[in-house]
Amino acid sequence: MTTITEDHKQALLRQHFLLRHLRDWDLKRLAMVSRIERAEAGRLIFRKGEPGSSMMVVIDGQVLIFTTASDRKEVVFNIISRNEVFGEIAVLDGKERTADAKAMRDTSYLVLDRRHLVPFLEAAPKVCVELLTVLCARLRQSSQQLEDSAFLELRPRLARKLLAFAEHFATPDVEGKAVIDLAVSQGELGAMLNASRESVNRQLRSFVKDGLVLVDQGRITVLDEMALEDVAAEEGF
Amino acid sequence: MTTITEDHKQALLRQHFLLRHLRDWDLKRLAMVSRIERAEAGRLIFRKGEPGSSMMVVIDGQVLIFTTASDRKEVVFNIISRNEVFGEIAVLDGKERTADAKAMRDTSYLVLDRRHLVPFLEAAPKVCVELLTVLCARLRQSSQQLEDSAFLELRPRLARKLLAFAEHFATPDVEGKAVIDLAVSQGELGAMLNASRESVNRQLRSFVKDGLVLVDQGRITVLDEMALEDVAAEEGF
DNA sequence: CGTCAGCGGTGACCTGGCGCACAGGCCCTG
DNA sequence: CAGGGCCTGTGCGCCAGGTCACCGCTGACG
Repeated sequence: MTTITEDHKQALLRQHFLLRHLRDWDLKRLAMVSRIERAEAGRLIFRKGEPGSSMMVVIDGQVLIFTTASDRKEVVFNIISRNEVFGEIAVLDGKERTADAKAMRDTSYLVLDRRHLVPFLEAAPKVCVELLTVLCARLRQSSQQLEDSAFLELRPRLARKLLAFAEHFATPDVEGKAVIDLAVSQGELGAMLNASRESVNRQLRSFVKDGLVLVDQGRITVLDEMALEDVAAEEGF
Repeated sequence: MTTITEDHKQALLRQHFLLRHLRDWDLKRLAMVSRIERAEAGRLIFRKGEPGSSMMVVIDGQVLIFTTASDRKEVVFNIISRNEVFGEIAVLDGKERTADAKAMRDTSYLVLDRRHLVPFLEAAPKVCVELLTVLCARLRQSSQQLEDSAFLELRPRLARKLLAFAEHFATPDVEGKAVIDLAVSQGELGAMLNASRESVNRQLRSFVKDGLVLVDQGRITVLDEMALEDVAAEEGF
């Protein structure tokens, strides 16, 4: 490791929300025990069931958190992008990874090892509290996912997901419409919604037909946000 | 508050796993700002959407964590029993409650307020780390739930749930069979499995017919654990 | 430049389990 | 002891969405 990357790491750590309460000295110490890794698009970063002794912070790129049953069906739990954390569960309780992680595009991330992290947490309660809120957010999200798939039909589920994407991954185009800047295949969309590729395709096409969205080379643009929100509010009473 | 309940509270706190690392002085301080409450069977303890400024530890009884859509369908997230914690999400991130909580039987629990808890956590990193592992366990559980409902048919899902209950709530009977000591209606079972009351009933009857379990006045007894495990391993490939 | 893999698009068919309806049992309460 | 509430048990029709089969496009690679 050259001094340059050391400084780089320290700068990265400093600007990260998790660590905003740390003093310089701690940052330096943390920077020394962390390392930067890279994964090209499509590479598996870890698999479900592995020991999992480290936690990652995405510096650049996107990581898909998912799992697969019998090589046929898959479930997507999350998409992690810049500045967000993944792999935190296994690292905190010292057990197996709960899911697979795969780079969706070329991605670089910071790696923190459990053996360094845990003692550090006990010494830095503010960071610990910060981590608690990250986990809370995850819990909120996953119970929302559970609710949605229990209460809603595919149509509103898809609408919600698209709106969420528009919120999170939007690049406004010339006319201010939200282009979702995300390389997700319809199959992956299905996995996020607990639905088959085909069903997603059909719903998506129906949205296109009604002018709610526009699909062009896999890029989805939200045309009529209001109408999409109406669909999202539909209920399977 | 009498001195007797103060002592009682302190004793309760002392024996709790979350707090095993605390010194007497801290325990005393925590005991002073906590209170004991009771809820008779069926009472709502809090509702989804409320502010949620406290966290609870069950002293005795059982609490159902669930949510309801449009008064028809409901989803059950969890059953909390003695020594376990609930309401921790809202308290930690200061937002709304994510679900409803209802006493399944007469229940008493300790209440810790956010305004006391948070400063305390920052001062007691060991407790904080302990809480992290609680949240991790929750996350593991909910992603397991997500997976199950995505990958499995109702049959194995029910089988798994019964086995989990047998694990967690068993009272062995005269012949060593696991009687599940839990007042859960088939409707609630359905809500846990994301299925209708009727479907659960039919599956359950089919298990009874095959001699896997025994149902008597709502009490379920696992007769053939091995066979049930086989069913639980079935897959919807 | 063939061929092969991965994605999108669609039609035809099948089915798990939902929703509804109704019946019977148990318990509480007036 | 009649009536209402909540539960279990069961038959039946229906449909959202899963599965299968196939086609066409595009882009990578030998």
